[in-house]
Amino acid sequence: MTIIELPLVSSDTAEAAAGAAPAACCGPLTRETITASDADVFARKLKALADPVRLRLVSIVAASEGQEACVCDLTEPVGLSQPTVSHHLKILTEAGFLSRTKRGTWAYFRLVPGALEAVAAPLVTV
Amino acid sequence: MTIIELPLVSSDTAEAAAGAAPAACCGPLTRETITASDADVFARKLKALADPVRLRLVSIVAASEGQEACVCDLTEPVGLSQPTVSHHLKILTEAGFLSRTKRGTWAYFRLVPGALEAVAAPLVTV
DNA sequence: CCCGTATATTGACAACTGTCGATATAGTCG
DNA sequence: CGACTATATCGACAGTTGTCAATATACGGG
Repeated sequence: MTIIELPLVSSDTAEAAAGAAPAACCGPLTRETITASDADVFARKLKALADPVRLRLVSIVAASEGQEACVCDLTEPVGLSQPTVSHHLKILTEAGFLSRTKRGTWAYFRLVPGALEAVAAPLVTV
Repeated sequence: MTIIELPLVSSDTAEAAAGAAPAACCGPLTRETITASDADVFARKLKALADPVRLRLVSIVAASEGQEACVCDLTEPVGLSQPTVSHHLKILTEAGFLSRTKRGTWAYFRLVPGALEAVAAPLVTV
């Protein structure tokens, strides 16, 4: 069963890099029992989001001019050091919630369209 | 603004105990920037859910006969010790996702209606 | 009233996480 | 090239988390 899980992770990373719309990791939690490997994948995504600083970063990025923000725009609002903000942004990016584009010296982060909805999907009963 | 937060937490705990339908902790993440205190409340709920074992427990409980299960039903499926399962169930209950009813020696857990939907709500753009 | 069973709590321990300061990397402009 | 700026990485450290074995609590049946 563990064989299925790894493809899931890699394809997910690939689509995040390509900027394609992410799909839900699994069916609704309450319809059928989730498999151990799907639970692992889903928990990893939720964990990336389950931090007050990262929630604020996502929210600030989404509400920014042109839906994008650079690190320098984000350190001050959350009141943390630049390395710490970079660290959180990396976690969000690797989990597929943000995408990173470098223009000049600046790294611009934007919300990956549909990423939040995809993680919300298994929680609602259709 | 921090004044609003504490009432939110306490009312949430109260409604979980009473079994009333939980409300979303905050507006959609991407519509307006979340406040630091709302982010804290929301992160706490997500953190309770962001564990593979707890996701499986929620899923198994929801799919059980009569939508309820006791600890003894749950240790075997997840393959963990009884204290560990009890510990996870406590976290899920305190976060308002499960409710606990004791009948005789057994403790029955059921999904709190609307709790998962409430945590999903801020993630989807309306 | 004592025994067995179901659950909760405690204490311990390894693993993980969030944070920072220091440093490395990379791009821009003189 | 050399200085400056923005970002990433590293190393360290405190705090949190998931797990178990041992123990406590609580309930039902003889």
